[in-house]
Amino acid sequence: MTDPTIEPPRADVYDPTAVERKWQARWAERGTNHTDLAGGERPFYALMMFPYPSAEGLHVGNLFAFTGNDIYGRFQRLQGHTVFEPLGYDAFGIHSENYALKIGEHPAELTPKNIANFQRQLTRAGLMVDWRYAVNTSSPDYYKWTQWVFLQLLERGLAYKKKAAVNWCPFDKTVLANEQVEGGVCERCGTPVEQRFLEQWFFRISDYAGRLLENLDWLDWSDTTKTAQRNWIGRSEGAEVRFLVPTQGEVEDDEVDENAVLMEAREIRVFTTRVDTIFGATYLVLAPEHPLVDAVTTPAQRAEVEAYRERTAKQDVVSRKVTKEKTGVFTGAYAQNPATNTLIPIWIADYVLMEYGTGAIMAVPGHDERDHEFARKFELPIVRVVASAGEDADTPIPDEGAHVHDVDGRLVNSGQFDGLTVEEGKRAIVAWLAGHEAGRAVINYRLHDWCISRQRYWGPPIPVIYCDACGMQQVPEKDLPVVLPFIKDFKPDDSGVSPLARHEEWYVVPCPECGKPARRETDVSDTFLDSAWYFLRYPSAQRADVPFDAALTARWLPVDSYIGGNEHAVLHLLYSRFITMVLKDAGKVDFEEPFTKFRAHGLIIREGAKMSKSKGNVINPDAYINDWGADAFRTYLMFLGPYEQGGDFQDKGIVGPKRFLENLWRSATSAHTDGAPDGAVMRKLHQTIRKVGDDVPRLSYNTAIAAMMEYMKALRANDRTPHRDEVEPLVQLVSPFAPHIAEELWERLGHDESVFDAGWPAFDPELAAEDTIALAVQVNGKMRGTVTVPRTVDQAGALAAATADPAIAKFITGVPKKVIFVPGRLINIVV
RNA sequence: GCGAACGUGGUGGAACUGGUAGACACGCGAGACUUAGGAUCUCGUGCCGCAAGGCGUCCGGGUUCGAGUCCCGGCGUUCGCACCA
Repeated sequence: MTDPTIEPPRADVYDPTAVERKWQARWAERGTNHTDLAGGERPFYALMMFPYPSAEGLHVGNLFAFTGNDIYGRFQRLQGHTVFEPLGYDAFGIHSENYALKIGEHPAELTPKNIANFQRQLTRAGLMVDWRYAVNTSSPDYYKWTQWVFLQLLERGLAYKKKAAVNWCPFDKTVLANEQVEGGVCERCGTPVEQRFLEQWFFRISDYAGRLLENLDWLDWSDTTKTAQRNWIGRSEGAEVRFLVPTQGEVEDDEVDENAVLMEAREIRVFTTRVDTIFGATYLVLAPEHPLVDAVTTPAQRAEVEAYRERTAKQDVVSRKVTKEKTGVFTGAYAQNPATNTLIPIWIADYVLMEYGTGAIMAVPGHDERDHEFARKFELPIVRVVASAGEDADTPIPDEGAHVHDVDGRLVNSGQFDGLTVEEGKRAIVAWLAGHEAGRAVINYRLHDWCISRQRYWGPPIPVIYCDACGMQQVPEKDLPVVLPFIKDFKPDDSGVSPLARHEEWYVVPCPECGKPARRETDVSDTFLDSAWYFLRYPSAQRADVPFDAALTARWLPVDSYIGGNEHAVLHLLYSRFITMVLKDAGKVDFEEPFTKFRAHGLIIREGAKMSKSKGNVINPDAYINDWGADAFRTYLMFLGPYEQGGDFQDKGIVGPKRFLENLWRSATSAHTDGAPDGAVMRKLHQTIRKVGDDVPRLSYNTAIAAMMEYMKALRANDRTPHRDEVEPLVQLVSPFAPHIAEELWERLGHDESVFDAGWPAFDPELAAEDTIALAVQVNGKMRGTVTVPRTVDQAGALAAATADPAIAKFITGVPKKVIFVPGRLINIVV
């Protein structure tokens, strides 16, 4: 021990504080948790989602997540892998900035303090983290490369700028990604979100939708997470259909000539998944923001259309919700239905969204609830084109609820396609439309491009310069990082631009091309970009010259195991996959999926209720570690429920695991070496080794702990003093869960090396096998008792044993009709 | 509305591909030891019943020698998404 202030632990009582201090110091001194990244055998990258270092300190949820990963990582190490278990801080972003604003501190000053506090708490938790490779996304060493990632996308045409209707939070005074809007309100502050039109940077993630979806088929991820991603990507098969629009003047308002020859017509493209219903398309609807609205609107309708557009443009997202009655206005224009050749009116309505499909739909009020509601309100024609059993072409469409679920029906009123099923109709009509270039089969995705710019301060400046003479220039790589300046007035305002735009001394720079004064981009990038590549940085965190070293990356990536919360099931995980794919395409890495295996852990609630500051029921890990020790706390967190489901933190529950560790201490410190270990106990030991070894890789930590507790009972039954050979392997089994006490006891048992370098105890199937078993006996499927028989008993032997037992025999009336025998499990006698 | 997960003692939860329901733990009860303890240890603890036994995994059907597990129909809880054409 190098630190004389640390009292050595006493032998007679288990003193977690002393034990944990001693081993945390010794691990640091010996480099026990250091990973040999260049040379270690069988590399295993055990990644956990890094935390945002809040001022409140570590949350139990963080510890639950990290402990689960730590156990997995330590177990892999015990299996002979060189395990890399890094951790860092997601320190940029709105969370940090908002909190700094709230308490009137500067994020650049607050963040290091928060990180120091996290570091202290995480060290106490006994994680096997190699802190030499910690990253901090708000450090220029890191965000230099975040900016580099941005440039990779820009160079490949995957980053672009456009003026877009964006979600604007009037409270946070910033643009939000669609994903940060929950039910029309800002996910941070709950303020209803408004629409604004701003120039924004986007990443073309939608170009990757197909690949992002397809790879899910082979990734070893939690099913819930995969499903969430699939839904988010939202693939739908359908058709794009062209509707021709006579140019103005060809068709006057009140004299629709259904036989008008359409020359030089404009066209409106619509997306539909139900092209089979095209004969029932009685009008078109454009999103109010649709670029063709101006072009098609007739002079007579212009004022009304303009008014409607203005109204919806100002509207926040909330009032464009389902519950609202349909609204819309007629443009005065008509389009030709390519199936019927009739002219149908073109409307605009806010129930059609510009972001999806083509921003325009063909409305089929006979077979779509929304179109039906709209058509009834505005008295547009409703035509039946699908008839289900008991209906025919003339059956009227009921007033309430159009037939959306008519997929079992057959086409009617559809010309030569009458009689086809819906599926046949889709295929035939697409082919027919394609034949005269009026349509084609397409696949559409819900996934929108990723808006990555933020009009905020606490993030990496987007590395772009605007020059009046040369246009937009990217910051040359040699000039990275574009350092975020320290400014006092970092508060966002209502201007729609970043606080950095108030600092001319920062944003005016020479143009990298011509050298004349030019202007920096003043927006910063989304926090999700910081976290979309951090796993690539960890192994190379000590390299200042490259974002990630080729050899280290080849050796350590993709990540072998990633554990994190399901709240990041879509955003973070999807963005990370996307960035990795882009880097693959750019030739920077040789894999396109960053996380081979992902498991989502559950959430911890407390005494049946969600933890929240307002309820005052938030668990303070420091207090628990002080009172019970990190080992007991870790073990309890893993014991209170299935790891992938989470569980209920009951305040008194920790005493169980604590007693278990105390008993472990007593058993190990009192173990003797006289004679041979007990046969029955050794049998139980080997069963326990097998069970724990099976459970840990499945993250079934709660049952692994239960098995060890059971073994502890056997070990201490009737106040016996255990033999050393009975206890020593248990110390190894416990070590991933309670690493400090395991090290201490391992040392006391006479070992010099760390228990984590001692390997995993061997499991011997011979030793684990029982000679006799309790065979279940059923009569007519009802449990009537058990009989003790040899493990290898056959049906005849089992039947004999069962009938010999009077308590069972009395239920066997007459000759058995049938006997079902499951070797080693049960016998069922049917009479 | 759509999608996903789930429903087991007083509580958290066990139960591998249908095969001894309630492991393990908390709590509770009784006892031991203590000046005392909300400490520690031992035993008990699904429900009804003195017992034999019966009943039990949200409810109702079904398949099976056998169902917590599989199928059908309800009810309920939680979490996502939400006018996505």
